[in-house]
Amino acid sequence: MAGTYRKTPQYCGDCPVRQNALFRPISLEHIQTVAKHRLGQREVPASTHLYRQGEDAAEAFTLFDGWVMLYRAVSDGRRQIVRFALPGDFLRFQPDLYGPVNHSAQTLTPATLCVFPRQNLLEMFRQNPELAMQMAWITSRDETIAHEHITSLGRRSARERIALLFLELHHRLTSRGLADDPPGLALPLKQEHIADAVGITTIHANRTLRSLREDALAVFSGGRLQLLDRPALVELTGFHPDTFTPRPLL
Amino acid sequence: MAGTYRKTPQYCGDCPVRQNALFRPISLEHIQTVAKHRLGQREVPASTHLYRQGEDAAEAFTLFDGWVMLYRAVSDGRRQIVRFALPGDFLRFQPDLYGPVNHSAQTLTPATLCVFPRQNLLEMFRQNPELAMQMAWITSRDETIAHEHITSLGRRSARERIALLFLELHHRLTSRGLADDPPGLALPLKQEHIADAVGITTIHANRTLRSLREDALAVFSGGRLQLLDRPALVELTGFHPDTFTPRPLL
DNA sequence: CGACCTCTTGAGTGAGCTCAAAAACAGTGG
DNA sequence: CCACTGTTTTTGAGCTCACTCAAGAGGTCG
Repeated sequence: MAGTYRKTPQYCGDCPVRQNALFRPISLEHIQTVAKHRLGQREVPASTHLYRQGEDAAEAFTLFDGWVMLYRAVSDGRRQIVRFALPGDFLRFQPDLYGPVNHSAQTLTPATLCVFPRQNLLEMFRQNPELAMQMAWITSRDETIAHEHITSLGRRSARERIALLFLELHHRLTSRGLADDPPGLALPLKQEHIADAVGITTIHANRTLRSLREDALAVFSGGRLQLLDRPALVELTGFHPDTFTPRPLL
Repeated sequence: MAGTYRKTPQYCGDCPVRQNALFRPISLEHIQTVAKHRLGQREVPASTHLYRQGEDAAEAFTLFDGWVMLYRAVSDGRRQIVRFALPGDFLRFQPDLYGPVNHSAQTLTPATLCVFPRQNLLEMFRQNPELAMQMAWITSRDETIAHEHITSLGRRSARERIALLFLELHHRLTSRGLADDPPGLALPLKQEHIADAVGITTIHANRTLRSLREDALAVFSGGRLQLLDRPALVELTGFHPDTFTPRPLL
């Protein structure tokens, strides 16, 4: 298990809310609104289900630290990972806040979360409309990423999909200053996760990873990713970071 | 070309904004705010590009009438349809309102749109925070639909994907009261569109449609869809309408 | 009537799947 | 420190779903 998945969050001071992606460009007044409504912080170990598909979950979360995967189960027992949530991401915001969740969320590493009871969430938005705009912005960014995934799954080969996933995660991590120094990048994933994210078999993911390795494009091993030939990967996938670049709405 | 794609929108009175999905559950005050900021209504013929991938589009739209497809082009000339927009949907809301669009939008039928200059959009949200919440709600619903597509593309067979697309469109249309009476349902699509939406070849879409027809599950022909055996289709896909049901956030 | 779509069908190929099993790698308890 | 167990990775062999190439049928429009 190479890689430290659990760096001490450098942005976690007295009020860890402050530096979160949702609330970054926001004034002190907003922070106070938020602080009032959050239920508190919660630490959970790896492999914990935060909620499951179909449940009437009572809470929404901001992820401070750690990785979470959001996935949907298909009837025959297979699953599709729809999103990897990274520190700063928001979980369980959905059209019908009072209805059943349409996906499951499980931690991939130990994680630190900020918990919001759903009622507070609405109250919070009412009191502080700027937050609602921020939420619209975040959700819109997530939708954009989802569209990128749709394109990938619908129109790219296994090799291209994995390459794109690597570039995307690399970009999302580095643009948030979450990448660590040593050669490569810590991704707390099994080959199985990669397979479930890009819609192929674990076995085929293995073969595809080998081919990427043999072509000296990228090496993923022991939870560490090294992009050996970034230009070639970009060329292969047509990756354009703008898609994932968070810019302020305002 | 069977099917009337262009029913007179029964919700279009003096202020067609009123009944739109975005603004449905909203008070008169809000409607006035909106009316002040919209640029006006626009009618465009079928096959019109509203905007293209990469452009710095200056406008966002509410779709009053007609169908629009949102798609992304991949390097080798293939394309992936990421969303079919139906009357009531919102177009071109994205994280970076001032940046380039990450997809293209083309009408499938003649369409009526309400145009918002992007600056007005932000101004509008500031003046009327409830609208920002509505936007968050809409975007979140679109994201949910996107997740369903991801699951479909990643983990389902061609047959299941097409069946699911049919059930989804059927549900989205009927739940908005947009389905017309005669046997079946008017879908202004070519087989090519179905193929580009579910991530297969046009030729394979044709074969799959034939197989659905031969098994008396669904018939799609001449722009008309008939769900012959809905229970079997639901069984096949595990379709659960909740996913697409719009319920108010408030 | 010819030009152009869209739909349809056939034949052969290939990317990705299934089944099966071995090898590498923890973690556990003695 | 080592045997034991369960998980993850790796490799092989054969199959299938979906793709490519090619061509014909049907419909629409100037």
